[in-house]
Amino acid sequence: MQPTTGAPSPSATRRPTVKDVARVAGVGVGTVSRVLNAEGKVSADSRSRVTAAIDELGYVRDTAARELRRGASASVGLLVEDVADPFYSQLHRAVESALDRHDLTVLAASSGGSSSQVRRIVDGLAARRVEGLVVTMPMDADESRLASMQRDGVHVVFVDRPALTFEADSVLTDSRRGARMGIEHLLARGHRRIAVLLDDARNFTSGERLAGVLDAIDAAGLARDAVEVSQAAPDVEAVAARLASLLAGEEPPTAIFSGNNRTTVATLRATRALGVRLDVVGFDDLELADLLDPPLTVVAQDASAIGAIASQLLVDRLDGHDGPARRRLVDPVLIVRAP
Amino acid sequence: MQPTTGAPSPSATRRPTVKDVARVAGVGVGTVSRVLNAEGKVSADSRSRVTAAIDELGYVRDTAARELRRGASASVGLLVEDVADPFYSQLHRAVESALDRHDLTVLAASSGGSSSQVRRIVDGLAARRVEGLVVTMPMDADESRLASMQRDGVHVVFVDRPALTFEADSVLTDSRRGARMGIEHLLARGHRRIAVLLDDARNFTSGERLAGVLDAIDAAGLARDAVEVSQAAPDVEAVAARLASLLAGEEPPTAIFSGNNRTTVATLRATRALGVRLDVVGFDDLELADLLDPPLTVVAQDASAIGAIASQLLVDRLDGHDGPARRRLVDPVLIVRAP
DNA sequence: GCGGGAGGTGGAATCGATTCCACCTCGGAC
DNA sequence: GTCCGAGGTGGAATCGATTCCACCTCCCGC
Repeated sequence: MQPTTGAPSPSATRRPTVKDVARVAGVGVGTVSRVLNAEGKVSADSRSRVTAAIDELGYVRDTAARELRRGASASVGLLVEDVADPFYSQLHRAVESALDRHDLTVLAASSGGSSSQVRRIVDGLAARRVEGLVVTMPMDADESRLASMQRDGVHVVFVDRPALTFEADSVLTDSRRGARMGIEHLLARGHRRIAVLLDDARNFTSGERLAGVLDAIDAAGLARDAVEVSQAAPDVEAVAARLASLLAGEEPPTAIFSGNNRTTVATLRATRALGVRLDVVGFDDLELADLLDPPLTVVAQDASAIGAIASQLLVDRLDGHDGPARRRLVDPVLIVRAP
Repeated sequence: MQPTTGAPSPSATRRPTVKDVARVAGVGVGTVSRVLNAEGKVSADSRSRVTAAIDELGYVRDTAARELRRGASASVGLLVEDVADPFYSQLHRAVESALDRHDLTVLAASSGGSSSQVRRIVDGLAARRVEGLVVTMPMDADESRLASMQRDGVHVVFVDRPALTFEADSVLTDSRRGARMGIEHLLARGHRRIAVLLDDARNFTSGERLAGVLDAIDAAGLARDAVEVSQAAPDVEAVAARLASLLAGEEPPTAIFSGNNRTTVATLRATRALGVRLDVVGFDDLELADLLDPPLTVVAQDASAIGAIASQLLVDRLDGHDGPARRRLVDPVLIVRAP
């Protein structure tokens, strides 16, 4: 009954396309496209009529159609373990603001450390034809998909750990150096029995940090048993148990070097619960660390710098840079908060 | 010279399309599509040949083409002030994991509180044809674009503050109640001179929290001058100056209620610097609050719950729910950490 | 006067997945 | 034997922006 030409309800109006814009502006679609993309020659007259038509119709160009035709998407994927983790969320922000300047959209996703999630996310990003990828991967995740995307022209930058099975740019905190700085600080304060609590040994950074700890000990000409190293997942109860047993030992440590954020927090809670006051140096800064009693000295990583540098490497590649894989080390900073 | 039929280099091989899959599987493209989308009738035989062909070719379906044809994108936008802010990053994570279960991709972006960025981001999300939007906006940002997207069938959920100029679902912490709880806690501890440091008065939550503060005072039958309220941007120096002047006054406050995260941190630093010990209650929890001296009592917001509920409201709408705008209040929790 | 380059322009073909319609083949009901 | 519906299937048309080619008009140089 309702004739198809009847006045459509406002919400039913099809959204305008380039064709509509062309019609209203009295030009061809080619000209509209040239205006939209600010390329090719367009007379000032045509240009102004097109922009007027765009405003009049409230035209927004459809990203899907553009991407389909272009075969690429003006976006880059950011794969992290958890977007809510302060380290990664700062990284995210830095990447976002660096790439925003190049009109690239960031598609961020959390893997939760699960390899199957990693696969799903990477496939999804490939399906979206991202132009680049900034990734942190669990150690056991399969990198082959990333390698094949790289061969297909997608620029890949690893952060927090390097690629293991193929050549790719990477940006890492110099963990080894940071750990060394932390231990040297404790040694300088006179400690000779230091408990070192590191992350799971399968973790790349954990190995680096262990090496840095040993560097410090060796450089000081001390015996390796000046440090008591544990490598385990940063679990609150496990850390507490470990600390309790260390402190109950014959030669209890007088200081603790904690290899990551969560272990540091667990350590602080545990020492508080045990009623002991020990010098603690943690890897990764914590908000309020300066207000603790005793204040917490840390080796701080600069997540924003890592994100900015990773973005820069990516943008270089997108701009045509075609050298071998680069590795950038970002210096950690020792923030001494002595009591 | 090089014949066009010559063996292409591996990286030059065009990526396979449904057509290729169809050819290899010996079926039509319609059948391939039916398999990919698990809809319509397909014989077991065809199905297995299609999946085999997909594996063999390493086919991944192109999202842009799919979205173009479908006219929608199986994704929702998340617009926050800053993805690196702990509150928003937790919200982000919660939204991400809730929507992941419905095969929706989250496109997150930070506005940095700038209205022009808000406009850019919203336009970008509209161009991507998101099916829904979870947004926090600066108070002065223009909502009309969101309203028109809503008319076009995009489901919009506000978080942290309600929509002001149109009807939309929203999920908010019950700030008023939270502030009241915080003040009542301080009153119960005997305080009768409380400094209240709130965010900028233009901020929606700031007004709510002020109301909650007054609720508590009124309910206790006290005179309003039991509280000394300031509303200002959470700037470290400003807070320090304000506190110094309050403490130098005739009847200095014996406790402080701080209306947000950053003000709380500024307050703690300032009291530490001034060498005074005051009871402090803060709105928003902080990671190490329990390890401070004195420990910090807080009114905690549940960012994850807010994200989960917002996602739920969105999913309902996507599933066809079509009622009036809903407002969900999430209860804050008073976490008492008495010395 | 003519050739040719620069400045502009229109529009058909294209990207790849989905959708819809036409159509095929059985098997069973009558 | 015929009809019908259910189970399946192929493939052309479609979504909307970009791209490329053909073509048009000046204007300059010789």
